Order: sequence, then structure tokens, then C-alpha cells
Amino acid sequence: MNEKYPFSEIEAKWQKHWTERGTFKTDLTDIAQKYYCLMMFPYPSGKLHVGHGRNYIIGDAVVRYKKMRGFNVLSPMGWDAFGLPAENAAIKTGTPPRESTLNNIAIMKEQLAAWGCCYDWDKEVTSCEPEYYKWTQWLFIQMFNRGLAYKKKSNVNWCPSCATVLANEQVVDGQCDRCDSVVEQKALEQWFFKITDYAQRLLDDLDTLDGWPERVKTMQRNWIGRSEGTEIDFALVPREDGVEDSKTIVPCFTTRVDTIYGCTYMSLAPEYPELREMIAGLPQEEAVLQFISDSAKLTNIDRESDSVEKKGVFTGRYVVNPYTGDQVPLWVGDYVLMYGTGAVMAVPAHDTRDWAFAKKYDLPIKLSIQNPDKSLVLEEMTAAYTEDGICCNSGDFDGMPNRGAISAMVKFAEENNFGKGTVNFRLRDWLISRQRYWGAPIPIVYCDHCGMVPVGDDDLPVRLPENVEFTPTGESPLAASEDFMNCVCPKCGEPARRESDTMDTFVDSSWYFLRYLSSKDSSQAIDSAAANNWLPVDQYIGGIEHAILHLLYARFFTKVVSDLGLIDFNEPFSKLFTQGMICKKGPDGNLYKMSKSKGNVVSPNELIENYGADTVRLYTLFIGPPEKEAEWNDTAVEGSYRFLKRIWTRVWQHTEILNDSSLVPNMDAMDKPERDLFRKVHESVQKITHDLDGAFHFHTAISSIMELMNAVDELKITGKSSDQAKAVFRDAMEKVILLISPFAPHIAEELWAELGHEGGVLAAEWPEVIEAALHRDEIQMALQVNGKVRDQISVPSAASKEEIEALALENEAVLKWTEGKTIRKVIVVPGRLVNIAVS
RNA sequence: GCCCGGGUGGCGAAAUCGGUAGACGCAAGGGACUUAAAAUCCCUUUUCCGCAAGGAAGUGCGGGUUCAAGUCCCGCCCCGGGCACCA
Repeated sequence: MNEKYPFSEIEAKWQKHWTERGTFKTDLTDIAQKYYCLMMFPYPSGKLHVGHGRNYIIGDAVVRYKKMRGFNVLSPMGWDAFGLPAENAAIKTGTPPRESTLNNIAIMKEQLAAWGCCYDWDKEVTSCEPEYYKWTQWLFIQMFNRGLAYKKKSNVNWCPSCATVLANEQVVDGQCDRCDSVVEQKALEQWFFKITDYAQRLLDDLDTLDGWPERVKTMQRNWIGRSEGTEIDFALVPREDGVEDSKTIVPCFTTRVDTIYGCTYMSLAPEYPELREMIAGLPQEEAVLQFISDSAKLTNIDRESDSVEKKGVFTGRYVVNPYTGDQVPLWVGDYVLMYGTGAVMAVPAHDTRDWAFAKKYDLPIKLSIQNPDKSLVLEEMTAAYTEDGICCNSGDFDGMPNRGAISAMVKFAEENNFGKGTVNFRLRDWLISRQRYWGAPIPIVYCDHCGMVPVGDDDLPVRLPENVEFTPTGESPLAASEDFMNCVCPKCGEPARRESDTMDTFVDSSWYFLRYLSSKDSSQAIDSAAANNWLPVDQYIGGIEHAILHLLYARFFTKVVSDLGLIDFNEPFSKLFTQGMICKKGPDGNLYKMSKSKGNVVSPNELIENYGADTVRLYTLFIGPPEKEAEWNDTAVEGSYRFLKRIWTRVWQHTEILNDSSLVPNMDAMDKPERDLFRKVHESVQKITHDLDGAFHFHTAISSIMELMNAVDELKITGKSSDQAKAVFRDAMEKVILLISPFAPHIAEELWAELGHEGGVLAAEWPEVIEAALHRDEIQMALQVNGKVRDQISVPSAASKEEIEALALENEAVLKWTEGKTIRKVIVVPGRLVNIAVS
């Protein structure tokens, strides 16, 4: 053994060892104690930085810990390889997306290995490879056949100058990031997945996810946004010029039907399908058309925002409030989005936004809820009254408490056939088509005779053609490839055209965790038996930024695949851990999440070279609570290095003692310092095990190991120490090595072998707590007077509350601070403190 | 704007159930060892008053509950994540 800590040597040695022995290859048939640990697979963006590393290091530490606890752990890895950046790079540099992506994968794989992060690479998936996307396409077809994939018109960001669809990321302050033209909203035929059919199940099943962070479940609940309300049909008043409308009913959804007698106008979304027809030829037409095109330049966030002033325009048309028979004006409002029915009734007296809108455009306001002391006077109101109260001006419903009136009003609507009680969700269907090249082609064929036809199973995959022009031309890149577009109809065999859109990359990542179990199986998408054995995933680990979209889509896919009968579970991930991001100050001095574009990335390569992977791992885990964001500090890395070196040196100094297996600790033979260290060992084991099994608090686990090492050093062991002292020291050092091994595996393996153990640290058992070792004869307690600590006393651990109180009351400091005062109360908290309240 | 988090020393942070605020580490200062440096080891390190003993204040801000509040309640301020085509 070398006095110096030769990290490069031992890290290379053990990484090779793990690979050669297949330590992380998982036998899928052994499911008695299975543990599926999954880290969100990365997008191959280039080089990994230390911010990415947090995810994999946390995962690897969990994998190693669970292995030591005897689990058969599955830890696979893959690549979310389709996406916008590779396509943008191709436009810029000319390197085909496939080439740059595969390059990046090779680099990132090496980096993972250099970190000591180990996976079962036999099960690797790469979403841009035909072997994978064939089955993404197959799943699309299953959904199409079940009516879960459908087409409809929808708005997209459109750059009129580039003649191309833009991703939200490419729109900066309402302008195209390439040419600065003002971006518009343009309605195009798009593919959707009917996730709204699953809204209720996605909501209900959140209650079963006990292993998910509460905040993620809350975010999903709010995103799904279930609300109970009423759908009411307002009849469109016929035009005076006799032109007939194709639709004469304007349905709207409201959660506040109790206010409907105060409805004084109605607003439509600018995208309302029949809007143009409704106003054609009216004097208001020009103004409305102008308004529609102005609204198309606003983002949804601005349109929904309460801080941006809402605009609207009168259509010239009226609708009838079916409760009152009154005609109310029909407006268009930019705050109304084309979701749900695309129409909202407006009650200015009882809705803040309607109040502001009515005041701005001088629309009538009508009171329909009176407050409990009946003191509301419309003329004196300065804001909408949104509290509960009593219905007024509401016909037969007058005098009813407004909440109670809702069911009566719904009943009335149902009896008179103009409305019904219904449930509305905020969740919208998932738009999955992209007018881009670098994605899985949507496997649909358009035939003049047969219409829309899914590609047959035998003809899958629909391969992405190479040699495609990526530069924007106004069409999907695939549409320009005649070889790709021309095909024959799977049904009638006549010449047909392919769908030229590709799928959202979220589709690829919504089922990869199912594919790992049979990634090489060319006969089916999912091996049902293997999936049923291994899923749900026991532990999913990834960034909080995926709290809603990815996790919701993965849950949706799992339910669909379950409905297809391919799996017998409903939720993909039993436990979820969301880690915080690593941030660092950028060149401008501000703190940002680590990313290439902010110029604040720290590469692991140099750090690993200078300090070793174990140091980088230890520091990454030590930086702070893993669920919170953390700021990277280059100089603090040194501390982790020093600690590992210290462990190394201690073993090097005492190899003789540490190799003497005849030294066995015996609690009866220990003197006080030995007994204290022995207790500390077991307190540490208890604390660290708790940290790893609970909240994944690696940072406090590592602190505990540091404290334990401080305690070990206090024993000041030498060759002349007693056998009992040596035995306790030896026991403590073995525990230190085992406890640190999930975090710093290379040095742990090396030292474990140095101590004469065979079979590797992963095969060693995780230390068990000896309860008796935790016992103390005396405990320290604080003495407080009026909540301020005035002294510390040591009391026998078996002392009763009365005995402790008596000891406290005769304490000198207590006497001093209570002198001349009246003792009101004495509170004894065993094991902690005594508080004496005086006045 | 809406939804979800967060705010504790010079810095990263700890405090598991309302019970001794600042564990552990970084940085800084002092010292030992050394021809010297590195490495290592020891000491100090929330702020203010004090030679000291000791005392007072203190967990973003303002209020409240309690014997006791970083922790619970009400109202603000600031920072981060998400907002459906970045992944």
C-alpha cells in the first residue's frame, strides 16, 4: 500500500474490475428481492457537466446502497436522443443530427464511466434508433386505432419571414430568434393524444403514489385542474339581415352558475371556430378581424395574466341568457382561450376580471348575490363582490344561499334542456406532432381512396430518411423528400403520401422505462412478463423541472399500455425523487442553473483528473440537500479530497492493526473513550442508514461519517494502544469504509481489499446497529429560565421527571435567575431540557 | 399573472415530532513541524458590549399563538422551477 492516495490508479482499476466482472449486469429472472432504480435518461447534448452529474451520482449511490442491502438491483441507462438542438446544430454546421447525436452519446458514456457511475449497458435504449422508434410508432398506431390519437386544427408559433413553425424556445419577446420577425399564431392541422380521456384517472391515482413528493403531486393536481360546474347553452340571436348561422347555440362552462342572473355579456375566444362566420358582413366585421389578428401576436401567458390589461371588441351579435331570457351582447376577449367551449359568460358584479373588463368598456353590471347583511349597493361598489351570500335579482332562486342555489339551478337547466351539471378539466389534449426532421415519423399514410391509414405492423419502422434538407422552407423537412413521401396505401395498394410530421420527443420518453426490460427484443414493444415482474419502478430519480409534463405523460402512457393489456399495473413509478439543480455564477456575476448557454459549466473531466472521481462524487453529494438547488464551489471540492485522503492515510498508518482479525470489540471490556467511540459508530450507522432510506440526505450522511472519523482520531491509536482500543478502532474503520462506499466506491473497494476482505465491498453487508451500543448512563440537559438557556446539567438517563425537576431547581444558575421571582411553571422535556417559567 | 418550492454566519449548510440555533465542511486569522514551500496537525471564527467572568441581540420583513417558534398561524418582500413546441 502506498502512503499517497493514488486515486487515478485505483479508480481505473476498479472501474475495469466492475466492467469485467459484470457487477452491474442484472439477471432479470431473479425477482425475489428486485429493485428497479431508474434515472431520467439524458438528452445527448454534448459533454456532461457537474450539474448533470448530480442525477447520476445520486442514482449510483442508491444503487450501490441497495446492492449492499441484498437487493437484485436493475439500473439501466439510455438516451433521449431525438430533439431540437441536434436539428438546429445541423442547420448551423451541416453535421447530420444522427452523427452529432451518436458522437455525443459516445462522449457522455465515457464520462459516466469516469464518474464511476455503473449501469447494465446490455439494456441500453437509444430513442433515435429504428429498433426503438419502431415501437414508439407501433404504440402510436395502437392509440390511433383506439381513437386516442386524432387530428384537429391548433395554433402554432409561425414566423412569416422564415416560413416555419417555431418552438416556444425559439420565440424571444414575441420575435423569431433567427430573424427577429414578429411571431404569429397560425392554425394548422395537428396530431393530438387524448390525454383528457384519462384526466380523472390521472388525478385519482395520484392518491396512490405515497412515494412521491407532495409538491409534485400538488403541481399535477393543479395542472389537471378538475372543476365541477355547469355547461349552459346560450342561444345566438338571429341576424337582422336574415343570414342564417350554421350553429345557433353558444355553449359555455361556468363554476359559478349561481351568479348567472348577473350575467351581462358573453366573451368568445378570438380563435372561436364560428366567429368569422358570425360577423361576416356586419359593420363590426373589420374591427373584429383586426382584433383576431392582434390577439394572434400575444402569448398565452400574457393572455391569461392578471397583470396585463384585457382587451375585447363587440361582435355586433347577441346571445340569450336562458335563465332570464335577456339578450346580452357577445364580445370577443383576448383573455378567453380556445379550450373547453371557448366561450365564457361574464358577471362583472361577482368576478374581478369581468368587473375590470365591464368598467373599461362601459358594459352593464347587475347584482345577483347580496352579502349576508344585505348592505351591498351596486352604485357604491368599487370592486366585484366575490364572497358568498344570498341570491338576489335571481327570479325563483331569490333568497337562497348562493352555494345552495347551484344544485337547484343545475336542476332547472337540465329540466328545461338548456344545460347540465358537468366536470371540466384544465388539462388539454397533448399536441404531439412537430413539423421537424429529428423525431420519430408519425406512421400514417394518406390515401385518396382510403383516407388516413396507419402503417401496417410489418412495414414498421417508418424510417427517417437521411440526406434531408433541414433549412426551413415553410414545409416539414420530411415533406421535401419525395423518396420518403411517396408510398403505397397499406389498405388498397394504390400510390399514397406519408404524414410528414414527426412526434414530440416527450412521446419517446413516455415509455422507455418499459423498453429497458427487453431492449433487444425485435418481436414486440414490451415484454409483458418482464415488465410485470420489474415494474413499477422502485425508485425514479430526476430533475424537478419534469414535475409536470414528462411525469404526467409517462403516467398516461402507462395507463394506455395497461388498457392495451400489455401490463398489469397502472402507475410507472412507485417512488420519485426530484433533485435540485446545480447553479453557478455566470460571467455576468448572476447565479444561473449550469448550462452551456450561460457560460457557467464546470467540466468533470479536469476535476476527476486532479482529485479523482470519488472526490467529485463526494463533493457533489455533500454540497447540500439533494432536493434543493445548490451552488457549485470549485474551492470547496478540496475539502472532500482532504477527507478521502485522511481515511486513506489512517488505513496506511495502521494496516497491521486493521488486518488483525483477532481484534474484536467487547463492550464489557471498554474504557470510557473506547465505549464513547463504539457508541459513536453505532449512532453513525443508525443516522446514515436513516438518511439513505428516507429523504436521500447524502449530505448529512457524509457529515456523520466525517464526525465519526473525528471521533476515531480522538482515540489517538498507536501500536502501543490496548487490544480493546485497537479492536474498537479496527471496527470503526471498517464501518467508515462500508458507510462511505456508496459515495466513494473506488477508494472503499481498495481499502476494503486492503483490510483483507474478499468479494468486494458491494457484496459486504451494510452495517447493523447494535442497540445496546447506543446506551448512555448520563445525558446532558439544558436548563432554561423563561426560554433562555442558563446552564447545562448531566442527569442519569434513568432519572424521572420529578428527579430532573429537583436537580434543576437546586442548580446555581437557576437559583440566580429565579431569585425574587415567582415560579409559574416547570416543564421537563426528558432527554432535552428543563424550562422554568417565572414572572 | 397563475401553480409549486425556497430565504439561517464571510460561504455551502445542520437542527428527524414546537424543545439547547449554527453540527459537518469551505474560506479567513493565529500557531506547530520544515532551511523553505507543499502536505499534515492544533487553536480561533454569528453579531454587538466587555480585559475577563458574563450579558444582549439574532434564522428575509411585520404581527400573532405558546412555558418554548428557524419550525405553527395571518399579512408582506425577494429568489428559483413550471406554464403545454427546450429537454
